[in-house]
Amino acid sequence: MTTTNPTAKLDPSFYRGSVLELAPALLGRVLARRLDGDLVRARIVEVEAYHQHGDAAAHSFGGPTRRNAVMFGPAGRLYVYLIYGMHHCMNIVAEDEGVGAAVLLRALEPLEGLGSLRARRAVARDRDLANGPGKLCAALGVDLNHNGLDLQGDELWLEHGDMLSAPIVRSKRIGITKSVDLPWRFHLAGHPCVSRP
DNA sequence: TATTGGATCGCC
DNA sequence: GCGATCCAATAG
Repeated sequence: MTTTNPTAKLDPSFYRGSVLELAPALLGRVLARRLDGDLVRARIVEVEAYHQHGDAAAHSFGGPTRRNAVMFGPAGRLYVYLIYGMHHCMNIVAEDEGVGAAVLLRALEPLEGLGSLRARRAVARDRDLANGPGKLCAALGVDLNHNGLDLQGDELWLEHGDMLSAPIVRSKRIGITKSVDLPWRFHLAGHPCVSRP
């Protein structure tokens, strides 16, 4: 039997497939981040898929613009945007170049380097450090400067992670007003760090 | 050039 | 339940 090193960086080919396959495949993976000279690790526990075609809620729905340009670029990069004038959201770009598809990271379970996360967000419980799309960007110090960042670099990357034990739940996406019925949200069943049950 | 409203969060 | 606070997208 073969095993994969849990800290192995995910290969560029991992990101190139269908966004609806990539989204659930991201659950259980570990996001790693160099922050203040420390190594931060957090497990991905909740995501949502967005796609140019048939999904009016996607920023890429109307075709390329200045803001969404990264969504149409190569897979395996970060698409970061400002929402409600004050919060950031981060996405993993998927599919072929020229196609606007990405996976929104909605919640993480902090694993290592919690001091750097706590320094950016004052919360009573560690499970609340990154249990929302704006919260996780704040905790990780991710903002518009990281838009377009290549995940093969050494600032922020994804690792293979351990084998999943919890089942994956599929449901409707949160906080949108268009294409509200598409079941494109995925999260780890019963996980305490999910933004909403 | 002006107006509108959003893939949110935290406090009231 | 509601306001904060910016800017991309869309309309004029």
